[in-house]
Amino acid sequence: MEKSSREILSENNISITNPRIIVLEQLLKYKKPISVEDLQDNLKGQVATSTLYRVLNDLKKINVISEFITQENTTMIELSLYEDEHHHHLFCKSCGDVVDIELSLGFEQKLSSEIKSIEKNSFFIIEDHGLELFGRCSECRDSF
Amino acid sequence: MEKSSREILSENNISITNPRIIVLEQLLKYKKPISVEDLQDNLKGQVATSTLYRVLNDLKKINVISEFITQENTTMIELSLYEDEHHHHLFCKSCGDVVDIELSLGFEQKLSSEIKSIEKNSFFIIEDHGLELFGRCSECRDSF
DNA sequence: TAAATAATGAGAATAATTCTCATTATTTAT
DNA sequence: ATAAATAATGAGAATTATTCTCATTATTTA
Repeated sequence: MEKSSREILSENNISITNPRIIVLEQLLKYKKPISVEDLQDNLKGQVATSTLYRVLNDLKKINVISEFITQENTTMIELSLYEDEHHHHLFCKSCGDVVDIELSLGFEQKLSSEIKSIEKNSFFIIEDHGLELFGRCSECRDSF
Repeated sequence: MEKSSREILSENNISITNPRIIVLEQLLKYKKPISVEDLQDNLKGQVATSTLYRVLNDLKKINVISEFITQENTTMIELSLYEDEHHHHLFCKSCGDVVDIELSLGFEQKLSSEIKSIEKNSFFIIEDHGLELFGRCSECRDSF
């Protein structure tokens, strides 16, 4: 059963306001990474631009959403509520669509050991990782 | 033996100008991904800002450099002369340093087959990929 | 070497995001 | 439930990175 946007806010001890509810509901409904521009369009003037950015920053701080930037320099927002941290994305080079992907368990294990060996060679401590795939979605692949 | 910046430009049939040479030399010397800001600082007023951006776009068009954007929204430039396409980066979350990494051959093979299975499930055609690792570099890891 | 073409520099324009501050909503304490 | 204290909002100004414009200068072509 889905958590309500009010619950999400109160669990995180930040005050429950209209703009925050509206933005969260939209993201819960959309279920996919969305650009700030599209998000704003979908909200159709319900939330001022400055407030939208502030709300996004608030939600980022409490780890309810995460942000990433595409190769076309578009900032994308996505909920990160139940996701342990699968930061893997598939980008369509034609239409800009972005999809979350899961990697197989077996492959994630291979990745972990690869990361361990990179840690040794680079003297970095590695805390997080993400795989990015670029291609053409089913809609766009034929018009090429 | 290193290609000269003049050779690089003439091979690609674009005219050989001072700003282009200066920017290329700097990138050849730097050998690592560099932010536009740092690049500009290093050039110390030798190239006008508008020209720098134009030159970078020119070099991108002829595939001599490539661009990517960090999580902090910094545009990074890197030479892509001899690299077949190893788009793998290691980011330091503290100081923002970025390093290129190579993956082992064995792992790249595992990755290829993982990608094939993602292609089937997603109905995308996948043309390119990149692994991003986030952590703390040897300088920053201790001050934590 | 002259004519044609292309690139440059300075600063104006644009776009995304953050900041400011007076007003309004939410929370806290009674 | 209410008043006082605190926090968030909206409108628009400020900021930053990047692109655009256009007159001048350099490079290439013939």
